[in-house]
Amino acid sequence: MSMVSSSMVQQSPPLESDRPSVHLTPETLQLVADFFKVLSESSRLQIVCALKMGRKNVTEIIETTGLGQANVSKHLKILAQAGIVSRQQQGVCVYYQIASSFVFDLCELVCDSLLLQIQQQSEKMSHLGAFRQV
Amino acid sequence: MSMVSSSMVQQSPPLESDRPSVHLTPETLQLVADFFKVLSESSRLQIVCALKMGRKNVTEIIETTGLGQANVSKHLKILAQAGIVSRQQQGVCVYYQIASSFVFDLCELVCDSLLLQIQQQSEKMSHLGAFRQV
DNA sequence: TTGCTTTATTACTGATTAGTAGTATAACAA
DNA sequence: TTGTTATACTACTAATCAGTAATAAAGCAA
Repeated sequence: MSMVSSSMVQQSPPLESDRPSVHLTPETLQLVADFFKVLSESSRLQIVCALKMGRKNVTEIIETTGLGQANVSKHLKILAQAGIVSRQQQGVCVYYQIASSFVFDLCELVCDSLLLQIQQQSEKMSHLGAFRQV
Repeated sequence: MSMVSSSMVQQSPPLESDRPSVHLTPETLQLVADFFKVLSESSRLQIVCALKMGRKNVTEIIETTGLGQANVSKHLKILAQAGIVSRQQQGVCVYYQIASSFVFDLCELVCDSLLLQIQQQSEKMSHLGAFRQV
């Protein structure tokens, strides 16, 4: 991806996708957008992270995240509807767990991308700093 | 709602993540959430798709997507700030292109996941249908 | 110059949603 | 039974945001 020192030239190749160009209708894109929207709230990501080491009941999730009870309940419903977490009732407690580690793949990809951006940013900065040497 | 099946077993394995457990602060998660939020609007995904085959200027994007001019301009600004598209001015025209095909990786992952969910759903359905076979 | 085209910005409206207080429900204990 | 705990739901508020009309600015042509 776009060579560290991309600063100057950026005369990047067309970057046409080599992927098959299935035309995605706005309706299909809406489904994808809706999924991304579920992951676009830090509170929900907090809950996902809280479940990373294994299943937890709602009270444990509340304690781990520090979020309010009604709030956690609402977010869990949204996460469950999106198929990101699954629900198991045991007596009076309800346990939730990550349905598929796929969600961590997504988050790691985004983290890597953000990290790369920050690195490239700081490189540009240090290049700027070079002018000040002496 | 309440889950057609899953009722029975679903005694899935603990599904603890085998990944290193770096503790992510809410601030870090907010950065990830913000990135997902950029992709959580179908209009912006439409623009991303419009750029899949190569760079386009704003007018071309407007024609391809059918979105309003001010709207496209605003979305492009958001996409550029997130580092998803890059901007090149040429005379009076401004060309945008996908900065990294990484965004397509993300979308494909989500599409695969959604497809899998639909398949599993229809499998459950067909199992239900089996009861009706005389 | 005037006029046209392209893009960006501003101000506004309507819709969505996160968080919360209060309430409801269900399981369990005494 | 009563009381307690765990979870879900409802109604509300405040904030965010997509879309749009109007305007601005900049490049270019005549």
